[in-house]
Amino acid sequence: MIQRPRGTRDFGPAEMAKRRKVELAMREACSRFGFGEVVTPTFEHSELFTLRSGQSIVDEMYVFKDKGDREMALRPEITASVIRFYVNEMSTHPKPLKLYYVGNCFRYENPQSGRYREFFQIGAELIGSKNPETDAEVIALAVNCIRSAGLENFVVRVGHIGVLKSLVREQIEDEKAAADVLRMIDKEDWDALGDMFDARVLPRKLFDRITAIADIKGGIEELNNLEDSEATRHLRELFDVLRLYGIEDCQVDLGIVRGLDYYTGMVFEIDAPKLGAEKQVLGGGSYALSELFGGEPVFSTGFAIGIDRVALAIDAERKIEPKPALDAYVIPTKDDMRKYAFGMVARLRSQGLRADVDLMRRTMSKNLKYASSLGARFAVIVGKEEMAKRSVTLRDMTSGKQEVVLADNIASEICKRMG
RNA sequence: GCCGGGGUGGGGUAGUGGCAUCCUUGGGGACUGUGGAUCCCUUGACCCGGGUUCAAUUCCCGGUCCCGGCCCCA
Repeated sequence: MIQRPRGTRDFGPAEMAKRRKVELAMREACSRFGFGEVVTPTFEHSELFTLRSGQSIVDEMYVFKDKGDREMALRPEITASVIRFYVNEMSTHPKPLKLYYVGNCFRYENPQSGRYREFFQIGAELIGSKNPETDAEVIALAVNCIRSAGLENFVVRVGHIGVLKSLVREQIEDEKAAADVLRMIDKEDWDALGDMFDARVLPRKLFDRITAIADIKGGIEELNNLEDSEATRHLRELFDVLRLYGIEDCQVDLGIVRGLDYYTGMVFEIDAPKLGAEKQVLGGGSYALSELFGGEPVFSTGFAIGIDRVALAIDAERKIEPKPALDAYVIPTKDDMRKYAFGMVARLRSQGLRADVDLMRRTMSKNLKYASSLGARFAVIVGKEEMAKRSVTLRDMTSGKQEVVLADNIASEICKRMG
């Protein structure tokens, strides 16, 4: 037997119904915010991703040579492709450009709960601005996506890497040392950072300031403990706009230093605490990528949501209600009624109802059982007596009540009872 | 990449150094149109590869996959 590759999944009809529901809710949120969908290739020149990200992403990429000996990679994320698309073909569009995408991504990682080698993201990029209101718009959309999907318990943390980045760059001249310091800050590895400061005889005072800033987590008022700077002003304005958008419960967290290489300003994350180890359902921020791909310098803000994790988190909160798969199941009472049954199911389908009919030549009682297992809302029983009256028996599968209705009215009678 | 815990029909299980249990599901049949029932029949499993042994599903080793944790991320 051929096994499914490690870290991949098959999704059955019931699970897909749930996933599509979650995905559709988030698509609609993007649409409400004026974002338009784009689709980019599943694989790209691997250079696109190596330019953007550090070695850590490269190590977990699916890379291969195509038949023309070009080095390709399955996309580990979609932001880079969207920005490439923008630089290639959309750079003269009026700003801001609002784009969203949905797609599968691939990373060769060790699978565990909420982590897969093929996973699904929905994300958005707002290209052409770095104003506080831009960042607020993107965060508002992110929160709207998560809420619309039906997730209730989540934590939004917003930071600004400008605070720590400029401080470190200012105080430490050696670029590589500065990068190392930032990396350790990102990992919150204070011991290693302290050791490094000792080894390089860097000022202890700077170390204390760094840890103090990275420790700032809480409401917007936390910023009052910092001296005024471009970054703090940006965050204050951003939070003001968020409040006007009705989003009040965001936390400030200056310890977020995600994706140091290209994130330039605001960064944010959303966690679903119920998820445990893999609780981060979203990551995003503002960045300047287009230059890397040969375009004019343009600021963008974006995010990516892990659809799998959102679905898992909603499931952990409560069951996602899949809608019944069928509106009506047509049962002939006897073999000579089958032709009548096919006509009936065709009529139902043409009226837009989800209808099915017995194809297994089952008996009446087994058909009722089967209809029940399908989750059919109604059984339509067609027999000799009904046919004589140009009618059918309509059985409500939840209540068990049934009545005889005219065949011509069957679809409308069903719709009437479905509410 | 590292560290735990696991793999018995499609799903859920019992058990064992020699015959693998039960439930459920699937398929068929009986019951003259409502018995979403009941009864009968039937398909179907010890993750893979080595080793120990007269004999391995069971014990040992390796792999693989699943579950969870670290790292990182979605």
